[in-house]
Parts: sequence; C-alpha cells; structure tokens
Amino acid sequence: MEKTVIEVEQVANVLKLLGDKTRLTMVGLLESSECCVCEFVEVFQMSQPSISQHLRKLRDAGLVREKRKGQWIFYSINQQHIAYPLIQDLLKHMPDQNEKLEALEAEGLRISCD
Amino acid sequence: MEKTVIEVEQVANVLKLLGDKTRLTMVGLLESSECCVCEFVEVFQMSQPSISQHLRKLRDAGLVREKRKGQWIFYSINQQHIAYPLIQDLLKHMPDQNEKLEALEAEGLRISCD
DNA sequence: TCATTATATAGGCATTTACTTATATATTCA
DNA sequence: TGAATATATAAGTAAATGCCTATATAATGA
Repeated sequence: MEKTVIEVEQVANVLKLLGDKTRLTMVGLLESSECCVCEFVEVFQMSQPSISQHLRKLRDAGLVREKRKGQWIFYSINQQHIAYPLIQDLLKHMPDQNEKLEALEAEGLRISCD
Repeated sequence: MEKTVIEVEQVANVLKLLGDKTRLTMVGLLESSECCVCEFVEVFQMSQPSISQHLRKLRDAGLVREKRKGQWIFYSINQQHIAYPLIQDLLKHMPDQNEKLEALEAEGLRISCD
C-alpha cells in the first residue's frame, strides 16, 4: 500500500465529502473511468442541478477534475490529490461500481468522444 | 490487508460519522487504548455533553463499545464491526494520536483501573 | 441566427448537525 | 445517608446540508 500521511483535519474533510452515498459512488465510478454530468444524472436518477452540486463539492476539494469535450464536461479523479491513496484504500472495501456503467452502456446512454 | 467488502451505503454512513475531526480523532485514540469520557473532555477541551454525544453516535453505529469500571465508563473500539478493517486502513493514513494520550499521562490525568 | 442540448448557478426550504446550558442518573466514599 | 464525581439526556439554536425549481451560460448543428 502506498502510504501518505495526512493531517487529521484534512482526512476528516475528505471523509465528510465521501460520507454521502451519491458522492462516494461517484468517486467509485470515476475510479474506473471518466464520466460526464449527464451520465451521472442517468445513473443516480437525480436532478441535473443536484448532480452538478455534488460534483462541485468534489471539485472544490480538488478530488476530481473537469475537462470540456465539445458540449460535454467530463469529470475524472485527481490522482495527484494527497488523499488519493487513502481513497483507493477506501474503495477496496466497496463493491465495484462498474456494473452501473455497464448498464448505461447496454442502454446506449454512455457518452464517448474519442 | 484484510479485505471486507461492505455495501456503499454502509460505507457512506461510516465515513459520515468519521467525517468529523473530533470523532475521527476519538477513533484514532481508541485504536491505541481504551479511554473514558473525562479523558476525552481533557483531550478535546470540549464540554462533557458534547463529548458524550459524539460517543453516542459512535456507539449507536456499533463502532465503539462501552464498559463501566466503577464510576467511569470506558470506551473501546469494536474490532468485530464489519467496517473495522476499513477503519484500520483509514487510520494508516493519519498521524498517530498517541501523543495526545501521552500528554494526558504527563499531566497525571490519565485514568487507569487495572 | 435560432433551436436544442449540456452544464452551472441562484434562491428557497426542510432536515440534520454540533454545539450550548440545564438537569437527571449512577457510583463512590466519608 | 449525603456530598462529590462521572456520565447521559433533554431542549434550544445557529449553521450546514441536500434537495428542488427556475434561470443563466455555453456549445452544436440545421
């Protein structure tokens, strides 16, 4: 395991952010691939503003990055974040979120710009 | 690493609980030794009811256990909790909280019943 | 240029959170 | 038994949270 030691307060702030089912799942999804906002809207069946607000919190904390590709904005995990190794460790204790993306793919709702 | 896989919602609930500096530090302290409420009051310089309420949340979630010893009630970490391995992994990314207990000891404020 | 699609922001609202002070309960010991 | 100590609970409150609807901004393509 890569070991980064982070101050308690910083750890608490990251955990507070991830202490929400939606954001935690988002991070789990982003660990396997980039996603755009509309994909999250599909996955979570939640209003688009709500999704945007969750992503904003993650972005403000530096945990995710955004990149525009045409009309879409893709979010990805920031592997440079000091808490990234910690987050990886966390995710190891959770079920893989990939099936949610595969379900999207099966419905033809996956966005791809490559 | 011991690997327990837990449902996303359960993980989120644990992270929400630990997404508070006080509770996260409490768990860090309890990982190295049992503590009673008055010790926490000293360490955190916080009102006794406030400490009790934090401990109650941890106890309600089953993360810690309480055991009366005379007039004191000692709290300990519940190593049987399904999320305990996850918590251990978390703590590896934080500085050791022991010095806080050592400081107490130096002031003669550490309670011991053995 | 205009309609459509994708995303962000603003404002409102109900719920939760973390503290406070006051009080209740439990144990110890003279 | 009664005072002192340790802890829990109750009630109140300000701030934070997470959602919603409405609207603004940005890119696309006919």
